[in-house]
Amino acid sequence: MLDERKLAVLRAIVEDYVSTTEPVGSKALVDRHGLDVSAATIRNDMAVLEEQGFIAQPHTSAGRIPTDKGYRLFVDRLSSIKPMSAAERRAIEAFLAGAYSLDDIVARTVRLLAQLTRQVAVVQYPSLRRSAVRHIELVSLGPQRVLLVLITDTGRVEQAVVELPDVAEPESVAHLRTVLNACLDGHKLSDAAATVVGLADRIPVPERANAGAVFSVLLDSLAERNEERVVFGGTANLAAPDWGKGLRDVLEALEEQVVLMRLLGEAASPSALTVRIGAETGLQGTSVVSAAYGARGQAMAKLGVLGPTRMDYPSTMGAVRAVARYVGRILGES
Amino acid sequence: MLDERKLAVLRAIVEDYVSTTEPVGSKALVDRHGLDVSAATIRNDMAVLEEQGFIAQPHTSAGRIPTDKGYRLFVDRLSSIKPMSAAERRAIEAFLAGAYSLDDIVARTVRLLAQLTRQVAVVQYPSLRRSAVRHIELVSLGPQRVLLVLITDTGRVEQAVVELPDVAEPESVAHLRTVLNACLDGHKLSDAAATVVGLADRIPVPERANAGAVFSVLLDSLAERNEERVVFGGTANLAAPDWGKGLRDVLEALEEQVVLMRLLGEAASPSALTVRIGAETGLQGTSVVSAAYGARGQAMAKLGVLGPTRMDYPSTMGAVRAVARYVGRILGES
DNA sequence: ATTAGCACTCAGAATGATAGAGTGCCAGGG
DNA sequence: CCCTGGCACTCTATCATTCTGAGTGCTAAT
Repeated sequence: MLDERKLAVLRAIVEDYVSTTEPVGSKALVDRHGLDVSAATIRNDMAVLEEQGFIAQPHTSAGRIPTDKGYRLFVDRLSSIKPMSAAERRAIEAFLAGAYSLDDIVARTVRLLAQLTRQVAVVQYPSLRRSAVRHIELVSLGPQRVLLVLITDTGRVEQAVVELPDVAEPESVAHLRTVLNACLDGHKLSDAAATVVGLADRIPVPERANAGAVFSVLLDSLAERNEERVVFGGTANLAAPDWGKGLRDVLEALEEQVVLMRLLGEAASPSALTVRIGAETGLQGTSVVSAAYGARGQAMAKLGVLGPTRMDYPSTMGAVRAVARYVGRILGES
Repeated sequence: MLDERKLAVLRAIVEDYVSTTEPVGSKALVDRHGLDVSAATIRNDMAVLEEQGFIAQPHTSAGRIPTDKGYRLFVDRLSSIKPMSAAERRAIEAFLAGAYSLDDIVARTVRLLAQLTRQVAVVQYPSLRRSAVRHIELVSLGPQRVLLVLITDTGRVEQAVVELPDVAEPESVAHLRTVLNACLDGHKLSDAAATVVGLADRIPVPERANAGAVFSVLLDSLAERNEERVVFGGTANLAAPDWGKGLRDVLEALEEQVVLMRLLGEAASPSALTVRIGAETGLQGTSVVSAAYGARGQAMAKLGVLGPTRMDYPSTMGAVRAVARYVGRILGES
């Protein structure tokens, strides 16, 4: 159906179109690429490719541009990820190594990705569920209010105010803290639910209601919240006059955590790249290249970039993969 | 020089131009506003206003549009801040009241401001210097590493990893924590510097180096960092086809903390509005309306919105003032 | 299967004519 | 002295028209 040359033609069309932003015609193709056939032959091939839906013509007398389906084929079978140069790798490493907190790591990652790809970068915070509790702190804020602070082994600090059902004496708060730390220290939050069940017995009855409130915040609120935290940057790269009309949609999507999460896609194994093209993202003319990242081979969250459908996929994929790896490594160290 | 009517003409021009985005001519003016004079008279007035630099003509046969100087005069003398309606005030209050942490308050404030004004909202985190220490926590992360957690009376939790010069035993860390809490609890960070000086005496000599490291991070790093934290949102409102070319500049400015800080301007007394117009902001075609906010009459940080020079100043100023007040109030309660 | 040649299509630039919005200025009237 | 009606003038925006060139699809020949 699609012989070797037709694939080469498609590849050439994608590459040319990506670099020039202009529909590419048969003549230009034979000139710029080493195809040893005439323009007419290419035209026949292009007619076939168009019939199959890989390329399209904006209007009758124009060259061809790839369709979403064309990009799909290009990404899946016609291109290979472009590895980062040694210099780039060093730069990535140096840039991330300077981070002093999880917030900082995430912030730097966003900047890095945006700079490297010249596109919008999106980074999800590492999940708390998979990380272990290092310390839990309770601080009285008032008679029926405590501040719950959770410190994990990835260096993350999470906080939440808990409204207590009953008045709590300072001693009972202190006691609760001791119990919590004794039981949860070193455990993963994902296992904590099981641990906590047996915990209630150890709390004196009058304090159980309060303890329950703290537990539920700890498990639901804190752990959940983080999974939904997504940060983005590099929006200045949207100003390139692409998109045009869709720009508003993109900006709106970026501000909706939920949409952003969906864009990053389902979890996958670390460093495995996901590429969603055009309509697949729900945003017209937009593609998303994403990867899972995490320490020690465990996927903890996702990160990626969002750009116009006509982006340089090999380079972008190379950058995303490299950054995902280095972030995972940094996270593993801290 | 500028009689009553000329000022009215300027006001009318600003209002019309803001609502239509189109140069306004003498005819349209007399029609839409209750000016009891003829178009010719208005033309004469406009000629004067133009000569003085308050309005300008895009081209010969077009109407007039306000210049930066014109907007300035309008804001300073020709308009009054439009108060929020009761319904809007209730909405603001309800929206902010649901917040459960400082992060959340700030995030909600940004969304609120962006929605109310349909522009880009910018909010600076409340300064730590002015808030009092409620609790300090030190957690060992390794032999020469501790995690410093600072909890303030505004409910903010700040964290930083401190690299210690010497190896620290768990007991010495615990001791340091006790001393820190005893001395700083209830004190403001801005006074902490003085307090800390006398503190060194109470620390055994072998631990002094470590204590010093913790102090300096506490004072410099934590307190400073926060003052530079600025959050923005509502960028989707940039997609309105204004700006055109300057859009990239605006987006870039938004991603640069430093620039953003400068845009918010110098500190002022709470609820006092600052309006910077056009060139005054350093961003062509862009204006910034900002206000200081803080609990109990103390200015703690600034917030504002950024929009096209031709924005609805009275409404925007009303929204910014209202939000600044309510945020201050919420902050005062927690 | 490939190629050269040719007629055909169509977007975009260039041109020119037109309409209309808005101005500036002047002379007359309160 | 200020206001007003009238009028000539100046542009821009718009539309229709033309022209050009890039690019195609088809066909007949290799």
